[in-house]
Amino acid sequence: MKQIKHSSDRARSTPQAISPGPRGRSSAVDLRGEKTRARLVEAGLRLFGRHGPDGVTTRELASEAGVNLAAIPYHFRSKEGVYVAVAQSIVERLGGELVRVAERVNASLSQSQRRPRSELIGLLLELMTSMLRTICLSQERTLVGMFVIREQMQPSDAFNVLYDGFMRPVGAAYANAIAALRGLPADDTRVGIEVQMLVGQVLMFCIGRETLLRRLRWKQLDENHIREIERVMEQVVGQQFAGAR
Amino acid sequence: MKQIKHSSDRARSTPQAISPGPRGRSSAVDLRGEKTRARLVEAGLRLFGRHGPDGVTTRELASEAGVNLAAIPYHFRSKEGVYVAVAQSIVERLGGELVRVAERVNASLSQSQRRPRSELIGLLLELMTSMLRTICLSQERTLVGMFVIREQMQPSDAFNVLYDGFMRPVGAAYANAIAALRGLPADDTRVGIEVQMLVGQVLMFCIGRETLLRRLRWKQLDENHIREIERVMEQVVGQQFAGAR
DNA sequence: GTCTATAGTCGGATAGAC
DNA sequence: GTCTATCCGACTATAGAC
Repeated sequence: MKQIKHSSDRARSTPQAISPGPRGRSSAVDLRGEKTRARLVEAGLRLFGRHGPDGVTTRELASEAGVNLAAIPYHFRSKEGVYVAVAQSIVERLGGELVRVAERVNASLSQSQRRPRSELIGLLLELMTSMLRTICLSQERTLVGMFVIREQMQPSDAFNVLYDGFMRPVGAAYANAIAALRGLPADDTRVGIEVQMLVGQVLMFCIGRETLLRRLRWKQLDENHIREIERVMEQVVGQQFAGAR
Repeated sequence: MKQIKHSSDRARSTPQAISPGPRGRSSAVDLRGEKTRARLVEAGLRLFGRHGPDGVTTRELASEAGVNLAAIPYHFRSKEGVYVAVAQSIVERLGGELVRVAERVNASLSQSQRRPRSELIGLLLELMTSMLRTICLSQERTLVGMFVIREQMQPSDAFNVLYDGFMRPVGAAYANAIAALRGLPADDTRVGIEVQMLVGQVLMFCIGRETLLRRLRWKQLDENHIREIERVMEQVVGQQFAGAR
């Protein structure tokens, strides 16, 4: 965002959609373009995730993607266009996992019958562990987490894409589960605060990975560590929602 | 980190200390330089906190500080020098608050007498609320939080400054309190994981501020909201460490 | 110590051949 | 759709007068 662009003032800042490319064409020719766009988005996740929008140059991006520099403005209008497209692709990927879990939880809860606390807690834990595994762990996934967290701290155009795409639906699932456990309406302030805290418990393993590794003298997060984290989460959340109220 | 410097290859990347300036001099002349350095560090926190090291140009930094562009390389050798100096200044400020609380907690716990759980929980809550107020709230403090979180995600030279300066001591205080509550050694893996989770619960109010405001339809975080958050934290932590084990 | 002016380099985006 | 060559603004750091 530093280098101020010198032409065609940012009047229409709406970035074009990721899929259809600049113009709708026949399929034979489109294949190359499709591949180029996909490569740019993939490379964009790797680079933007690690270094943020300002930390990546168009040349690096093109080189990492193995495409020509001019392909960036051609397919995405600008570097920021690629950035937003990465956000959309994140929503699509996570829609296949996180949002699916969230919807299942919501569906379970909407059947208006009383459920035992243990089952409600189970749903909550499902949300948390799927979140842990989806956006916090495995080197590649960490990039997604970093992308999302960066957008939380300094929202850009991409924030709305992420928020509507999965923060809102996933947050709603948390809220529904907690509301049921606390006997409060889902839009109660206290419920919202607890959502924030629970999500923070999970995300901290992505944000504070470096600190965690240093503190516990781990080389890296492997599957055994993850299982241990899940075990602790299970106990802690169990206690948190054990008693009354 | 984008614009590659063209002279005097980055051989000695040790940034010079913040305080003494380029050369030790008499006091009469030093005053102006001192002020310039202070202004640069202050402006650095505002800008680096919000936009990260790559999102700030030397021109913006100099302009925000109200000093001349050339003062940056003169006093801090480079833009990154200012960045590290900001980290040192953060440690000093937080040392006056957060680390002080951490030390008090550690002192309380080191007296090897058994303490009632309620008192241990009180110490833990003191850590959490001081952290909440110190690095998460009040517009200016948010900058500190963002600076720290960014360093967690993409550590630079400044990370070690922050880690040794307060992450390690504060984390140790958390660990000691939790260890006492769980009846485990402070370096137990489970304790480390719980530290991570508790810290995440607090930090999420800094990281996810935008999401929280949207979710609860708050305009901004005011003192009443903070007190409500503290109340919920108190209850949740109370439940989490209520029972046996 | 502070300033102006400038050097030297890299940045995003484009033009136009293929 | 992709490529090379190129424009030109903006960057960091420096030189040297004050």
